[in-house]
Formats: sequence, C-alpha cells, structure tokens
Amino acid sequence: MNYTYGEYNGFLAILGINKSTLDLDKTFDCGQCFRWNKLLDGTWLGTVNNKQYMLKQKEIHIDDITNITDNKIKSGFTGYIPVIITTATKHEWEETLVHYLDLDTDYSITIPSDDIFANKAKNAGEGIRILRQDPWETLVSFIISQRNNIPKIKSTIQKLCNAFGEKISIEVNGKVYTDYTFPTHQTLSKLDISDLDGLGLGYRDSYIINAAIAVNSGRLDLNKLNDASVPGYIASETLQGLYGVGPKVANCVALFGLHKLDMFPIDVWIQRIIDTYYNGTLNPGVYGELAGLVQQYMFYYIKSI
DNA sequence: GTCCAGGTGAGTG
DNA sequence: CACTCACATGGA
Repeated sequence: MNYTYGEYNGFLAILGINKSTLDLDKTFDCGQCFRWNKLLDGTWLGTVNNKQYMLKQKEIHIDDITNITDNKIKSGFTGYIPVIITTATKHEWEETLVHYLDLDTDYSITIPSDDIFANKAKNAGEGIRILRQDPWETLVSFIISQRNNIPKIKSTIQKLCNAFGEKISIEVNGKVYTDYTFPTHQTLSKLDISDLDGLGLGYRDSYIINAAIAVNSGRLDLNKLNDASVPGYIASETLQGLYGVGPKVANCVALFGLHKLDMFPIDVWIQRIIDTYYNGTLNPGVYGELAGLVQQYMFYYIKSI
C-alpha cells in the first residue's frame, strides 16, 4: 500500500488512501461490525484491542498538512487530497490498525461480466474492508444478530458491554469519550442466565452463556480456528457445534471474526438476492477466495437500492 | 395492535 | 431430508 504520513491539527494524517481502497462509512456501516459509531462531525469512534480510536476520512488541501514524511510521494499530490486522520500514533496505525482494516490484503477480484448483479454490487461496495475483528466478540455479536435488526443488535451489544466490560476512555481536544470493553468469555462464563436480564438478549441469553463456558473451558479454541491454515468450512462446522449457532451465524463468525474470506453467509437478504437475481441458486465458489467480500458487497448493495 | 429483523432447535412425516 | 413452528425483544 502506497501512502505517506503527515500531521493535521496535531493528529496523524495518512495521505494517499482513496475511498475505492478504504471507505470508512461503508466499512463500518455495512453490517459486519456493531461497535463503531459516527460522531456528528463525521468522525468514527470505535475500539480495537480494547483501546478506543478515532478515524476520519476527508479531503484536505495539501498545504494544510504539515510534517509530511515522504517528499517523493508528496510531490504527487496537489490541491485537495484524500486523507485519514486518526488519534492513533504512527506505531499504532502500522502495528494495529492496518491489520484490523485489512489493508494488507489484495482485494482485486474479477467477477464474470455476465454476472450483472455481482458487478453492480462490487461497484457499489468498493472500499469496504473485511475487518479483522476479535473472534470472541464476533461470535457473541452474531449470536445476538439472529432474528434481530441492526439497530437493536447494536443497542443490545452496547448494554452487554456497559454491564460486564471494563470502562475505558479517550480524551480528544479536551473532551472525554467513555466506553466499555467487550466482556471476556471468562467473565460471561461465570454468570447465571438471570444476570443477563434486562439487556434485551431475549432467548439468546443461554446461547451466550453456553458459548462462554465452551470457550473458557478450552472445549472451543477460537485462537486455533483463527489460524490462517484452518479452512473456512472447518471453522464453520466447529462453530456449529455450539448450541444456538447454525450455518448463518457460524459463517459470519468465520468471515468477520476468523477472516475466512471465502465464506459466504446466507441470510434473509442474500437469500432474497439469490431468489430474485439468480433464479434460486448461486454457487459462491464462482467468486473464489474472496467470495465473502462479494457477499458483503451484495449485502451492502441490496440495502442501498 | 401487527409486522419484521444478518436464524436456530425441536418436532413431525 | 424437507417442512413446520416457537422463540424474546423492541422499533417501525
């Protein structure tokens, strides 16, 4: 990835990443994650590895950016240029956020030209990154997602964090933003189901406690499944051993939490697409190693039309 | 009040 | 295997 660093109002600025490579709005708003929130000024605030970060994507005039590290790259910029501004340090950006945003993966993909819908979806969804989210958080989040809508999923997860997470905060321009970390499996494994009353989990409460016990006891090893050498379908089958985890949730966890990019979760929206645009059958294998990315393009696109 | 939401497990034939 | 049905909850 070809970018350089600068400074804008005292914050780290990353120059040279355009929206076709990384679109923060699409990436955080496409339904893969539930704990990134957009502030009034367009800044995204979220948590990675239990630490809060702000990210903002905008066009800034090259003359307003200081301390540009690479003059060779700088010479290629004139006028207003696409910039990511972040509270992260350069070290945190390189060691944590680049990986989290999956900027080190090549997303170039060819879709058969006669596959009209997938091509439209790709155009619409360009800039979405498949985040490398925490496996445990992703598992619980998608257990909660079943038979639920996205605003409700978000509020339920937030309540769960508020109740059983650790308080964290970040201070930016004199203002303090507070949040809570995602509860660990150790914490949740020790709870009674009734401890989850009032969080809006509904019948999914026992699924979560069961999953926490499975992971905490070592019966389910998410770190092992997270290894790139484990095929997606194996990870998915393993996850489906959990009570309350079926193919849809397992495939979402494999894709969004274990980074198995070939997984293609089929929910009501994707099924609707298959019925409407593919005469009822679609083999995700035609999209190859990045089928999950195509799935996410489709999910984003169908909700936008 | 009714309908729906990034489904799943249990029961039945 | 394919087909039903109940399941908690809250926003539209």
